[in-house]
Amino acid sequence: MTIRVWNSLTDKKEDLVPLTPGHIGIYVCGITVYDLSHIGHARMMIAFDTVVRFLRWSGLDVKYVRNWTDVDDKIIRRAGERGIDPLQLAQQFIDECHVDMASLNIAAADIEPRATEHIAEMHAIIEKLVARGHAYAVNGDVYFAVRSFPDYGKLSKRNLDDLLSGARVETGDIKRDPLDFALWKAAKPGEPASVTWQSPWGPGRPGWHIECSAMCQKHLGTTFDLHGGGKDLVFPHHENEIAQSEGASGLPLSRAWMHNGFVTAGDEKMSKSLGNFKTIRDLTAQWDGEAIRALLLSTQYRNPIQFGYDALAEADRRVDYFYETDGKAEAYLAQKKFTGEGREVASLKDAFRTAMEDDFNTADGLAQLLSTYTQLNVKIDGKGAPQDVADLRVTARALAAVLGLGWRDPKAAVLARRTLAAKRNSIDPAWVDERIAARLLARKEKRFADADAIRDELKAKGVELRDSIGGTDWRVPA
RNA sequence: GGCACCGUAGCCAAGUUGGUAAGGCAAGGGACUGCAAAUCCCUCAUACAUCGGUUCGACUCCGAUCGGUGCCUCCA
Repeated sequence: MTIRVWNSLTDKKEDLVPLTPGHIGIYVCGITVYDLSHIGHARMMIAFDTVVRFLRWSGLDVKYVRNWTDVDDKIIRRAGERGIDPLQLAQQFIDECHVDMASLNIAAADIEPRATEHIAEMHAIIEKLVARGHAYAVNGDVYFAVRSFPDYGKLSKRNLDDLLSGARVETGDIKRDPLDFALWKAAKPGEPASVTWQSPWGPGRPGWHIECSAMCQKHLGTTFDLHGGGKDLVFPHHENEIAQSEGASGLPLSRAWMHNGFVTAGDEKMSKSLGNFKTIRDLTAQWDGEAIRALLLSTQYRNPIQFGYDALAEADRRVDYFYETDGKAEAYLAQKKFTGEGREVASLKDAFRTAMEDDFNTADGLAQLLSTYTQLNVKIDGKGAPQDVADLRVTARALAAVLGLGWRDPKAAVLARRTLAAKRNSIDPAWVDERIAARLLARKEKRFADADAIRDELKAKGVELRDSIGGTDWRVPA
């Protein structure tokens, strides 16, 4: 089987054929760091983190580059409001984003380049564009001449005249064509020196799109396999990136383009400009990051996903199921004194692989994973052979890991998740323990009505009891 | 106005190189339990917004209509 990828450039699912056999170079447009990241960013990072995990699991050697855009108008403005240096502000939010990524089990990219570290590469591209007649300098600015690039619009499927009708034409514009965009912006009075660089056209700073052209080609070569980002980057960001890169090199930039759908709030896009976004930080204060990850993987990456707490709770219960089952398997194997190694079950791996090979269909992949855990439960409940349990457990953990789920020690995860859930529901664990002790006494004295009353009392607070031979445990289901 | 995308059971969601509807939640029944919870089993769409067309055959292709969203301006 081959991996099929929806290519936004051709609007078709295509076989993923690596440029260099066995190797994949992938560039993903990361975040412009001027604020805490929101759940839309989380989706983008999780989607491509999962893509990379799956490609590696499939035996490909992946070079994953995800950038930080650490210089732009918003960063400069926000830094000005706070009275700090723009680069300091950017660094602060890069650090914050790393914290968020850790809570969502998003691995670091192999290379996380920063725009400000690639000024020389940007200059080289711009000079080439000027030399080839694709760019022109005016008063210290340099613009890309959109009409000079016949392929302009090939990604977003627009023609220049359509664009022009919707374009904002500013009076006194020095551009030759309203659709031309800035490659280099001349420094303006009052802009901090830290974000001003010397250039062949005078002091200034990069335009919005040039940084990605510089970074992706420096780290992955003139042409590479995959380029990704959010759907909102199709136009103008990626369209302009193609124009710049291909205008300068004369060669295709990326073989395939991948774009993830939006996270919506209510029925509209969640975005910074609408102010209706949830930060990752807000959510992880109350919810387990793994539940957030499971929620965002429950829809195929290209489709929109509506953020809601019911769905989050459902995802959280699914994570419960994974760890409860994993813990049950661990306990079963310990009880049977099984010390062998589990072997991955080929049929289950194949089902999962088939699902994921179809454009990284994590919704389907999650269904296959769920089925693996169900089989594990069946095997344990049926007092199956320890080797079979071990095989299923190893398989489940391996497949879950491809999705970036189920990596924690089950006992520790269950406890940590219960603690968070208790906090979220304002439940005091000490009080729960006290009530459980009282119920235990009542049961011992066969006062079942009293015991049930306590159970109901706890239930009303959201605490569920689990009686077993080993004693009474408790959970706070989402 | 231009360019795209979406519309599958009460809810969420796969299926988009056409061949006769995954999975989850909820619901109902059962096993298990002192009662529960957890777990497992069973049931749950002659039907895929609507209307036409192409085809031996369409949720899947084409057209129209209705409804929703996104992009065209910073945005994952």
